[in-house]
Amino acid sequence: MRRDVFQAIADPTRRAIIALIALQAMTPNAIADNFNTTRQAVSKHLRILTECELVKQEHQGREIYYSLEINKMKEIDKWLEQYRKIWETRFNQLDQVLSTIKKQKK
Amino acid sequence: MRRDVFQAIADPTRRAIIALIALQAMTPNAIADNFNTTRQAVSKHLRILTECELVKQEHQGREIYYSLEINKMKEIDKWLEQYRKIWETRFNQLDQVLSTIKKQKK
DNA sequence: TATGTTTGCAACCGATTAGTTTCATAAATA
DNA sequence: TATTTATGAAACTAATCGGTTGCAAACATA
Repeated sequence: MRRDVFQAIADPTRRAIIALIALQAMTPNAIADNFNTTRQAVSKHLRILTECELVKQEHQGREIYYSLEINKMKEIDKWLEQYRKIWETRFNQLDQVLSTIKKQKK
Repeated sequence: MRRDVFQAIADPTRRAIIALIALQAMTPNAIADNFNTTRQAVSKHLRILTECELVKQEHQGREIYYSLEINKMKEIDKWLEQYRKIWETRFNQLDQVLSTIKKQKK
């Protein structure tokens, strides 16, 4: 059972759940109201998100509030970092080309 | 057949392929040498990466060089942007709390 | 205490996935 | 021209995925 952040965000419903609870904690029922699937399907998604620690629970009586573990999102950002360096370098290279053209025009 | 960037990067082998060809274009055979799977399995991954435009081909005789389409990676960065705002805000809030504590100590 | 509500979990199902083996095509080379 | 090399694609398989229905547990309320 592979359970990493990348596998978790691969599913569009899970990305939608993440977007939903990003700003405020929500109960499974409230979350499920936003989708055309059953509550149980959403519950399964929440389990996957919880297992890879993208989401945390907060019990309140019989209700459970789910909220985004924003720090885990940084893991994706960290992975992207190496590629960000590449596209920034390429952009700078393009920048140099452009400024060279400008100089030649002078 | 869902074929988006998020589904593409969900597989660890595909992420490894992306890392491999990020800096220099490579042929399928050269890429496959780095994995314990068959060349055909790698070929399938390359097809998926190509279909979602994360990777581009450059034919050279009978060889095909695959390289990373770095601009497509920005799509992930764009998606992360909304959450980056959140963790930066939370960091600033923490920062305010810390400076408030400092002030109180004075 | 009896009933209703919120939730998670198990069992099942069809579709998809990642891998394999086998084959076809196209280019380089003897 | 015959052979080797580089590659993609098809057919098949076991495992996984996302969904469903049904049930049990825990808490709230009448």
